[in-house]
Amino acid sequence: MKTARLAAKWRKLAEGRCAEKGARLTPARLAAYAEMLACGRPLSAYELIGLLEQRQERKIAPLTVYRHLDFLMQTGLVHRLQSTQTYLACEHPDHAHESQFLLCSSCGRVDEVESEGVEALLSKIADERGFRPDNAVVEVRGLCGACAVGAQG
Amino acid sequence: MKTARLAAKWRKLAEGRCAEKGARLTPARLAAYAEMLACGRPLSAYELIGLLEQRQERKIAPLTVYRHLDFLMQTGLVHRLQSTQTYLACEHPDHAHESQFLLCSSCGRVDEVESEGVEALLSKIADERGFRPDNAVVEVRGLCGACAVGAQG
DNA sequence: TGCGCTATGTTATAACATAACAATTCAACA
DNA sequence: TGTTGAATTGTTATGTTATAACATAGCGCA
Repeated sequence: MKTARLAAKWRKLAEGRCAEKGARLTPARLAAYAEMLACGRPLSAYELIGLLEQRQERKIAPLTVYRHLDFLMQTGLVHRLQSTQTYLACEHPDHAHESQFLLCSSCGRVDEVESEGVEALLSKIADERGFRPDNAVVEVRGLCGACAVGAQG
Repeated sequence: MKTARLAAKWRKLAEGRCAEKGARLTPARLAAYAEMLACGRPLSAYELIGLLEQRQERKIAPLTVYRHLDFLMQTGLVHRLQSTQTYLACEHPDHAHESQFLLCSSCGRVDEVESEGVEALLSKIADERGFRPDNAVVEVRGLCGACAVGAQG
């Protein structure tokens, strides 16, 4: 199977994460992950299908890719952005974590942040209301540095 | 047009919000809003269609309801929950605001929170990265107080 | 009245996601 | 090495969420 070029470093990290969980990083899964990393920005599931079909020169069913995405999310290699219904290769696959995201409305790029402060604050707020938090979606939309400059501001 | 019963207080607030913007709170828009308020929990667009069709005893096209939802979101009367693709009547329609949400995975109920702390912290984090925030999605999933007790915990 | 704007109706389709079941792969182990 | 059993993948169909394109209707106002 043809896959996007994937630096050894990332491959190692991905294999490590899967090994931890006794999960199998099959060629098809690796191909999906490599494609997302190579892209460097969030992709919709169907965009990913398109890229993989081009790369592999064959049809791929949506369900196939959704299964790969589910797997990659469970192993922590990929995040789903809820506000845009897109998927993004994780920038810190070396450890489990919750992230917050800064999404640029102009160039589409996303910055992944790990802030313990945010997690702590949300926990505190939940706690005050008797709510037991499980996980949090935090997605900030706006303009990244480069685009904000372009928009003179 | 038949609409869900809507306390005068809420109607006043809704009319106020619309007047501020020179927006017209038509019967159809009001009906959608009243239905959502009456329901008291988040609804998918298609659930809302179903409820309105039952109430009004006629077919309603998806686009119609999506337009009403867009209007109600623009006027701040309704929020969209990104992580569940559902819509929720705002609990504080008396003023413009950003909210955070606590979503119970068990009973489906949602608590709407306005925390300046969260907004400030997210602003700070964005600022440190040269990012200019526009708005933020903050949705915490977990168990509400009642359900957490049921789950003995 | 006639004009322009906003809102609504109608039909079709695009985009996102999952169900049900068959076929294949592959590690584990006798 | 061959069998077995579980995980993975393929295939077809369908469900769910959201928008496009264009026609019609109501409303304020010169």
